[in-house]
Amino acid sequence: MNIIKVVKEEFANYIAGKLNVDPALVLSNIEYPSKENLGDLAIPISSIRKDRAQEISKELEGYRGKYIKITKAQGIFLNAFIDEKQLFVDLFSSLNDSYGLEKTPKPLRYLVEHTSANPIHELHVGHLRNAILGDTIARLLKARGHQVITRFYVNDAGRQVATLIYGLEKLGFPEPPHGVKVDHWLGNIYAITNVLIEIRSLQEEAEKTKEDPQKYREIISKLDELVIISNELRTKSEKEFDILTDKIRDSKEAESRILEIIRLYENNDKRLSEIIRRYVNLALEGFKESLKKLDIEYDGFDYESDLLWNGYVSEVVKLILNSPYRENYKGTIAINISDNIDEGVKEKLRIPKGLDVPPLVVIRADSTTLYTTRDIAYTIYKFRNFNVDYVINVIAEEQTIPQIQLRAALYLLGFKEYGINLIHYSYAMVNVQGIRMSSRLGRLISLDEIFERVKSVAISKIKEKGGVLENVDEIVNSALRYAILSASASKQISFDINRIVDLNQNSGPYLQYTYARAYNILAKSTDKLDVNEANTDDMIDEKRKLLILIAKFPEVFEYTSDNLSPETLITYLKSLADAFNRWYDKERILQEPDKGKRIARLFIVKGVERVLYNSLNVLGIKPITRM
RNA sequence: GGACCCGUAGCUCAGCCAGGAUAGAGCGCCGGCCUCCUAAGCCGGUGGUCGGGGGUUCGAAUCCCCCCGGGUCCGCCA
Repeated sequence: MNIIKVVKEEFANYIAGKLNVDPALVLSNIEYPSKENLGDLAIPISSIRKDRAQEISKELEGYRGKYIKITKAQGIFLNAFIDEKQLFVDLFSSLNDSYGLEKTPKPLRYLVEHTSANPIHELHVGHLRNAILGDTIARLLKARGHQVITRFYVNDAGRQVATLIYGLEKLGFPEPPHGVKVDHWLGNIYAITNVLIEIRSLQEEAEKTKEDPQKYREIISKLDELVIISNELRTKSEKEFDILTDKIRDSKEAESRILEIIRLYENNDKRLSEIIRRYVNLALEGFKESLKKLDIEYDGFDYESDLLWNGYVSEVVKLILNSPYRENYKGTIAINISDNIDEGVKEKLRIPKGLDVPPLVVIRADSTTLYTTRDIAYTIYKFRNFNVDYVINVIAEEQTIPQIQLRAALYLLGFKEYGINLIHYSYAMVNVQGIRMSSRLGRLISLDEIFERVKSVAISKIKEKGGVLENVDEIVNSALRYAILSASASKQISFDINRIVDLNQNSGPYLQYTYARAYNILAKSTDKLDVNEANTDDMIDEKRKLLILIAKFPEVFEYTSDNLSPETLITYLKSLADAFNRWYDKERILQEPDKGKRIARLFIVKGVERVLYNSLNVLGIKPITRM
């Protein structure tokens, strides 16, 4: 039950009746006062009546109803004070285990695709943000009563995997060594292969430009940089590095073999496909292991290569070739978007008015397809195969234009609904202080490394406090999730490990700690919680504040999940935990001698415990009872 | 050149979409609190021309316009 909504409605109906206006208009203007002593609900009367706002506000003073004990005027505002006794009784007599997780009146089917890292190297901090956001919005939608499917798209048909396979081929397709995580091992081989090919290509170029001293110098300085990087890489995998240095001698040879690998794999060459799948799956196993620590799992993995093999892509190609919107563009086949969608369609597809959408090249001059072509096929597959209403792609903001082109292409190819119902959940970059990350060069901060660093700090903190070590992974998980989720997705965040490691009052562990406090009070209590036995006479100060905060939770949850804005829930939980901890320090609960008062206090604890339990779960954070 | 995101306290961020009361938190810094339900806590202090300028409004951090700064994109890469 969303009780605060009922209270607001009472307030709105009173005002609407008095002023003879639409109650819905009044309701939409109700807000919470900026200062507690002003009241619990407020409405600026001037938002309804421009003239005489102050006088009218004065005239509306003195109302008393079921949930509102008094209304008071304050300038143009009319403030309402909630009857805490009535609120207490009605809130806690209906409080159940799933309190606050209001089900949507309109359940829909969603597919959330997230993370989708290339299976060529370990996950890094950018993937961390993607995975946490994706997992959380899936949890939010599920908790809201929608059907949700999560997928991970495996980009195995592109150049990057082929480069990795090229390197592995030169190494004789080795078995992964013991003692090193397989995705890290593959990441090294990929980086070495890449860097060596680049070095060879630069060396060849240098030979040719010897007569042009300026160009020559430029190339040499680039080469120097790569040599430094390659030395770093050698320290990580000496044996592989030396073999590859010996075997990769010619960039042309590498280039043509990589293209051949791509072609063979696209055509499902039996021998090569088996090999590639085996290594790709090894990388995925590494991903799963990393993400398992964050309690992130997928309903399934979709391979780009499958879309090529099972004809989905060629079907799309056929559609494009027959489309009236196709055009020849610099020797390629493209979809002309800007000439074929008007303002109305742009709005439907959420394309900025002033943006001139570039043509989408779908077939290269050499008649091979591009990533986006396969993405069109994949999107159709997602909608059709899983029979969903909406597809949410959690993808970095750099991909905004390709995502727009994708929606427009679907629309123009006759999949209007798919184009409209494809949502790009965009997030900004993660900067890591002092380090420029490059997966191509093997320079990145891995998710595993971050996890372990936070973990070692958490362990020393637990030891210092004399706490229990059993929940340390859950504590690390909450620290990471909180750090990512407390900032809006659209904001660039600078990832500072030292701040995440500081498990202070603005952190996931703080919320877990508060939960543990509340839980243990309830666990130690022997009282039977009966609303009729609660004495609400001292429902004042922090207790009253907590009561109202608990009552607001359903509204906060609805907003958070309908707007997919986890930061709203985080901000609310922080203020709930703050209020609880202030109260906890000031007043005893279990030691309160008056049974009625004690029971009333226990109800407040119960409310806080439930709200924290349910919201932490929705955020993917484990509510733990001991720290 | 164009499009999008961001700019709020020394640092990291809420608040902006749906305008409303003296702009909030955490960290940092200074000073206190454990014979008492978990001190990852509590109490007090410190700190802001809400990037700048104009406009709309009774009222602007919030809406509109211009400008400045940071980031991203505008590939026959993925």
